[in-house]
Amino acid sequence: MSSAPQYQKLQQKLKSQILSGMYTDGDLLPSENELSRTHSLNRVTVRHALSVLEQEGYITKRQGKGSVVQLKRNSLGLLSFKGFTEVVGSAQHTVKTQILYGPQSLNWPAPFFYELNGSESEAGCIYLERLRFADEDAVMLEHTYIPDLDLPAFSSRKLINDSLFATLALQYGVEIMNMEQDVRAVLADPSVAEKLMMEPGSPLIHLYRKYGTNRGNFYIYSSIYCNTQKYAMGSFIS
Amino acid sequence: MSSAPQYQKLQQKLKSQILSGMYTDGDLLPSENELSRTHSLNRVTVRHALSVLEQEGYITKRQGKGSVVQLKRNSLGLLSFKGFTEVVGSAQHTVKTQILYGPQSLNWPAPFFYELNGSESEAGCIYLERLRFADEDAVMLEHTYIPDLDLPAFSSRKLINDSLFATLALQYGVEIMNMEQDVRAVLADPSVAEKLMMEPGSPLIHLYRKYGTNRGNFYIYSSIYCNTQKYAMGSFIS
DNA sequence: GAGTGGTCTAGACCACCTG
DNA sequence: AGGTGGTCTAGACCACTCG
Repeated sequence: MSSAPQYQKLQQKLKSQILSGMYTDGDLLPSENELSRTHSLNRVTVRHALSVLEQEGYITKRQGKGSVVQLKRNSLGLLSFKGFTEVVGSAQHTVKTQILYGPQSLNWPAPFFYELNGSESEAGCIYLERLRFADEDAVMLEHTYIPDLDLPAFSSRKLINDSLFATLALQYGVEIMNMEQDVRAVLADPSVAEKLMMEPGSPLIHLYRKYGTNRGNFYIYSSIYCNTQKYAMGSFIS
Repeated sequence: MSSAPQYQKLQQKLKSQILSGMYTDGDLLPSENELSRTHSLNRVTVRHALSVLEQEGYITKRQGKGSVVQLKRNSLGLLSFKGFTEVVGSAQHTVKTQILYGPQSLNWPAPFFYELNGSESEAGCIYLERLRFADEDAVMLEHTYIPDLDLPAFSSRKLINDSLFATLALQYGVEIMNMEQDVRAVLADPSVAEKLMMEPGSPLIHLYRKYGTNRGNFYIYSSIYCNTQKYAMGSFIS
């Protein structure tokens, strides 16, 4: 693993520190010159690491000021690929996650909404059903499917900061690298409507998501229903 | 204007060449070394320009190969901030745009869905209503609002490649830099349903969009309805 | 083997912010 | 004035792709 480039090591180290709470929203990271000194790296390399973090939305840079940690987004930025807790958790919205089922190992549902490769099919699947609240309103019902590959004792873990992504990163070294999703508008069927505490037949956003990770063939899958009657799903792309 | 950094000038030059059709999907851009020679820039600076293009989704890089122009996305990638024609236009989908109204100058609707600043309010607004087809199916109804600021004769122009963004870039030097959107699920009201040729009460995705540009206080606004019954809206984020 | 992008260094000047 | 990020150069070695 020492083959990973220096900028990536630094980026993931800083990301871990942010996710673990060592730096929180609004904090300044050490300056580029200081990171350069303490890690014996050229400033260009440090800048490369920071630019990746900036792209991922963990920091913003301000000239003359520094690199500012940024864990929140405007409104409910659920189209970006950061986890729910990191995106929505902020002073503006109080966030709660209720686990309705799991995490538990079981067989993959068939048919599955994305095509699985051989090793994924052979390994079981860890299933997780969570209901997300913003300001006491149920806004999101998420079904998550994780291949049971090299994740010892995952089912019995407690999620760090209630965040699946933070847990995977800190406990198993799994970093989310990208995300692909299909978005549709659907009408709530009775069972989904009941969990989201809304009328059957109301409009919902439905997402199929496939997250790519730093492990080559390891993906995480989600099917997500979002109630947008009170909160829109916001996103900012640059 | 010579104050713009070198990497930005190069990036916008390449972007213009891509948008104007000088390079099309799958073409290779000149190599980094060649761009470095022909523009008398260091390779690091060239790489900076290319990395911005890559972030914007106009190219992908392949080691040992080169920088490949990429104008299409998987399925209907309408959550990224490239224009409809650039994203959806590909071998897989035939694309058509029908202008239902405008472009025409008029007053801003009140209330407007985003807050306008002073100069935007004073200038009129150029309004445009377009219906988008993928494979002969109406999939998108877009209402676009552009502040009438320093855009001479815009109403009488023909759109280049049927693309609003390409026209703004090539004719007026306006580059789209970022995008912010709110996403909701709604039920089709009769007038929207009729234009999208669907049943009233069907579920639709509704987007409010605000595009930022390279002109500091110049934004473009859109309200968009998407029929996702046949085509999902896909997106890939990394 | 020649060319491509990927990583990295050492040093420089600038624009911006804050005490 | 001193520190911060923003831009840029000249050179180097590596990993990958292709003929």
